[in-house]
Amino acid sequence: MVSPESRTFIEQARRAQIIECAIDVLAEHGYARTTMARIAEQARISTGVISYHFGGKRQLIEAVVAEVAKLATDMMVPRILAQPNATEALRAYLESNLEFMRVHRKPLLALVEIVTHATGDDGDPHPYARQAEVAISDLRKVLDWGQRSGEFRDFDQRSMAITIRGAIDAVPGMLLNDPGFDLDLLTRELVTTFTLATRRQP
Amino acid sequence: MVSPESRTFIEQARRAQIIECAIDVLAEHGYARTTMARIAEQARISTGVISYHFGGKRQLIEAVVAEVAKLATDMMVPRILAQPNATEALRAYLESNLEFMRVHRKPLLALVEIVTHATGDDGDPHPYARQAEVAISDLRKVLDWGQRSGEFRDFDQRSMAITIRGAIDAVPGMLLNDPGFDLDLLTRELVTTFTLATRRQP
DNA sequence: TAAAATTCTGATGGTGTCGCCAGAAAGCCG
DNA sequence: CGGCTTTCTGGCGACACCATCAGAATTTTA
Repeated sequence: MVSPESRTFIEQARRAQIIECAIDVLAEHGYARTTMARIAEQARISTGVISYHFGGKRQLIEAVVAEVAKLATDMMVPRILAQPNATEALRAYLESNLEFMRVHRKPLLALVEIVTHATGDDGDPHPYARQAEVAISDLRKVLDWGQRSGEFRDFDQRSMAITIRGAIDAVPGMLLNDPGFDLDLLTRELVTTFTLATRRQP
Repeated sequence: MVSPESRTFIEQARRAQIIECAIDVLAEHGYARTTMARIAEQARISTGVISYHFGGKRQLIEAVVAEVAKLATDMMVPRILAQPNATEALRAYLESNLEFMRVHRKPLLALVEIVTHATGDDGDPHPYARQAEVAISDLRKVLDWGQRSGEFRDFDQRSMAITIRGAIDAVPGMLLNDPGFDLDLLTRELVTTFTLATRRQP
């Protein structure tokens, strides 16, 4: 019952529609005001349909995360792997990540809303802490590449990965509060900044 | 009725106690599970007392933000201004900011919880978006200092400020999910990274 | 076409939250 | 000591939310 093939046409269409509407509501109103009722209203269905197809709010949110994560991965990974060296790969990492934000603005904002606001049961770790760790460890692979090839200096990989991801993750907030934010300018500056910060020092 | 002098001794003590308990609950359980009842329980008083002294939850949260912001400002500003040049000032900015996180861990986490999770009425901007803008504009002053003195290269100030703040703001999340996180290592790496990234290129 | 399976509706019950308030307790002062 | 003010208690009403469900509508199957 998990693979798309095993689902009815209606099932697939409804799921896609509901996910899209959830993204709209999340991006427009924020996590706190994203309720089953509002999503249902957006999709012009009744709330029961969401429970029927997803089981509950938590599972719907998980589906949204999976959807957007796939969108981002598909856009970034091929471009990064196509580069001839680590310096260009880091550039591609930054450029493709910010281009994703430009092209898929609403899904991005929805994802950020979820990742920053979702809560699990009290006591257990943040439900999407793992997501962040994966992102850091992926970026670390690029950094390791550059250190092994001698392109990069001898910084601590984890610290640098945290720094770069922090800089990237600051962008959605800017995008949200400053509609006229110049993404291209920031992209160029980010590439310059981290090229200088990582390269082997002369 | 706003200045501390115009308040009763009991009033001052209660306010301080409630703010401290609110910080504890925020840091321990997160914003979503920070309720009037839980704060009252922590302080071993009844919920009405909080409303009595602060007026409501929103005002209490504002008081917490003011308290922690003052704590941070007092620790950072003098150290930054004491530096002889912009390069050292940037170093002091980074070092004092991360030391604040080490020394005042709970207040920091409480502040982050509030700033990232508080919501205003639907439609109007994020209640603490202004806070972020101020932080960026303050950091920008240091960057401007360095460019005017010729110590720094000709980057875009706003972009660099966003990058640096993003890197710093990534730390609390790490602190939260990885109890053994090495703050000193990250501090050294951050200083090196942004020293290299900002300096006038040879 | 009739039965069966799927999909949908709209209301209801249960939970958790905040603000409010009547009245009690404690502190202050003449 | 006795009135007056400050401080506090604990419960109640109002509100928002999610899951659930009986039954209706629709689609599929035989």
